[in-house]
Amino acid sequence: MASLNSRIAEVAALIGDPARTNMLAALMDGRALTATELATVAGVSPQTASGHLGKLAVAELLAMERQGRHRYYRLATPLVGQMLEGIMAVAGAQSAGAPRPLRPTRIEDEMRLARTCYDHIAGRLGVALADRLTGEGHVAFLPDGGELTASGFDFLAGFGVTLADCRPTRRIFCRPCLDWSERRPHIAGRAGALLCERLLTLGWVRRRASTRALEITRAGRAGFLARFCIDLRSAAPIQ
Amino acid sequence: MASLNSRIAEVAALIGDPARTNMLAALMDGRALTATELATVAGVSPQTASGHLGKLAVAELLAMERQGRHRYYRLATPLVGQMLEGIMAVAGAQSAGAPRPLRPTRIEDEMRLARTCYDHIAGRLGVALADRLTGEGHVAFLPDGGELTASGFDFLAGFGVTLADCRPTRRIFCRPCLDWSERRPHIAGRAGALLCERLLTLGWVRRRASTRALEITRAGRAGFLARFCIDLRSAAPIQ
DNA sequence: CCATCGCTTCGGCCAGGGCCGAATTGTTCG
DNA sequence: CGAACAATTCGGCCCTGGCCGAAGCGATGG
Repeated sequence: MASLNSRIAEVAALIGDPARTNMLAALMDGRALTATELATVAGVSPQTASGHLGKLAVAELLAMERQGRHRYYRLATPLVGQMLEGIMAVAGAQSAGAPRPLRPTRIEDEMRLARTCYDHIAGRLGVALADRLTGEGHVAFLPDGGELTASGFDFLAGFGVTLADCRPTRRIFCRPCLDWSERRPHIAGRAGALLCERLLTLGWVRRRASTRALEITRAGRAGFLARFCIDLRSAAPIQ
Repeated sequence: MASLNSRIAEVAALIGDPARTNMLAALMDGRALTATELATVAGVSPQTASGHLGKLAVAELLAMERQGRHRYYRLATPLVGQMLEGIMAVAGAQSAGAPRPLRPTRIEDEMRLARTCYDHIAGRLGVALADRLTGEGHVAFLPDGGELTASGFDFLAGFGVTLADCRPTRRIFCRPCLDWSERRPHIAGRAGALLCERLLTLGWVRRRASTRALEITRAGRAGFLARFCIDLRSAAPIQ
C-alpha cells in the first residue's frame, strides 16, 4: 500500500507542475510533438523542458521516439489520457461554480466550440453529436456507460464509419466522457475515436495548429446541419 | 485553456504530496474520517494535517462536516473517487513492470485479496466476482463499458440486490474499473456498489479497521463457493 | 469554572525542485 | 569538414511549500 500510495503521489506530483500540465494537455490530442514544440507550449526554455520530459518518460507517462535529430513525445498509453480526462472532470467541476474570472479568450471560445479529447471530439460539437445520436436512439448513455445500438451501428456505417471487427449483433460500447466545458457527456471510446477520424477525413473539421481546438469547415457546417441537424453558429448551447 | 490547465495542475499538485495521497487513499472507501485519524494515516502532526485538509477542502476535493468537536472529512463527490481510481490504474500499471521490491506486507496481501474501491469491491475477490458473472453471461464487459444482462438482473435480484429504479428491460450499465493489483477489470458502478453493500449486510465480508482491506468471513467463504463457485483460499489467482 | 481534547493559526526552519546560462552530444546539410 | 540546429547535461540561484513547536479557539465534561 505504502508503495502504491507513493507511486500515486509520484504520478500526481508529475502532473502537478504547470509546465508539465501544459505539455500533457497539448498531447491530449493523441499526436506526438517534439521537445521544442513542447517547450513552447509549456512556456519554458528547452533545457527546462528536457528535464520535465525526461521525468515524464521515466515515469512512463510519456513515450519517446527518435526521428532524425528530433525526439517525438506522446502519451505512453490511452490509460494516461483517460486519467487526464478524469482529472479534468474534477478540475472543471470545481471551476464551474467559481465566478467567471475574465472574458474568455478567443482560443478558449474555440476550444469550447470544438476540440479533440485525446482521440475523440469534445466541446459543444461533441456534446451536440452525443445529444443527437442519443435522441435518435443510436446511442444510449447512462452515467456508468454507454452503448451503440443496432440503429446506431447502421447509421455510422452509412456515414462511412466502419466498425470492422464489431458484428452488429454484439453489444458495442461507447464510453461516455464528461465534458469539462459543457459538464455533460460526449462520445468517447472506440466509436468516438472512429467518428472523429471520419469527420477529419471528410474535412468537416480540421485541426488547428498548436491547440486542441478544431475548426469547423464550411463543408462541416453544411454537413452537420444536413446529417445531424446541428447548427453550431448560434451562440446558445444546442438543447 | 490556461485557466483549465492551471486548475488541473492545482488539483494534481494537491494529490501529489505523499501525506495528502495517504489521506485521500484512506478516504477511498467512501467513509468520513476525523482530522486526527487522517493525520495518523498520513503520518504527520495534527497541525500539518490541518493545513493539508484545509487545502483539499478549499479545492473541493474533500467535504467537511462538523460533529461536536470533531470534523469529519470525506471525498467531496464520486467524481473525485473515480479520478483517484484513474490515477491508481496508471500508477499500478507502471509499477507492474518494476521488480517486486520486497516481500509484500501482510496488509498488502490482504488488500490484494479483497478491498473496497470507493464504493465497490476490488482485489482478487472483485475480479473473481467479475469473472464469474461474465462467465455466466450475467455481465458483459468490453474495455469501454459494461452492462448487466437480463439474466444478471434476475441473478442479482435472487441474491437480494434490488436495483429498484431499473426495469430489467432497460439497459443496465455497470462501469468496469481497472484493478491495480490484478490488472483486470472488476465491477464498479451502481451494480458494483449495490453488490458490495449486499455482501456487507450478508456478513460475507467485513471492513477491517483503518484500511480498505476486506475480511472474508467464514460465512463468506462458504457463500462465495456455493453461489459463485469462487474458492479464494488458494493462493493462485482464480482463472 | 477549569481541565481536557480536537482542531486550527502563526512563525520560522529547511529541503526539494523548477528555472536558466553555459557547455556537450548528436544529426543534418551545404 | 564546419555551420546550424535539436536536444541534453551540469551547475548554481532562488522560491515555493512541507514540517513542527507554540499558542489560540471552541466544545465537552467534571
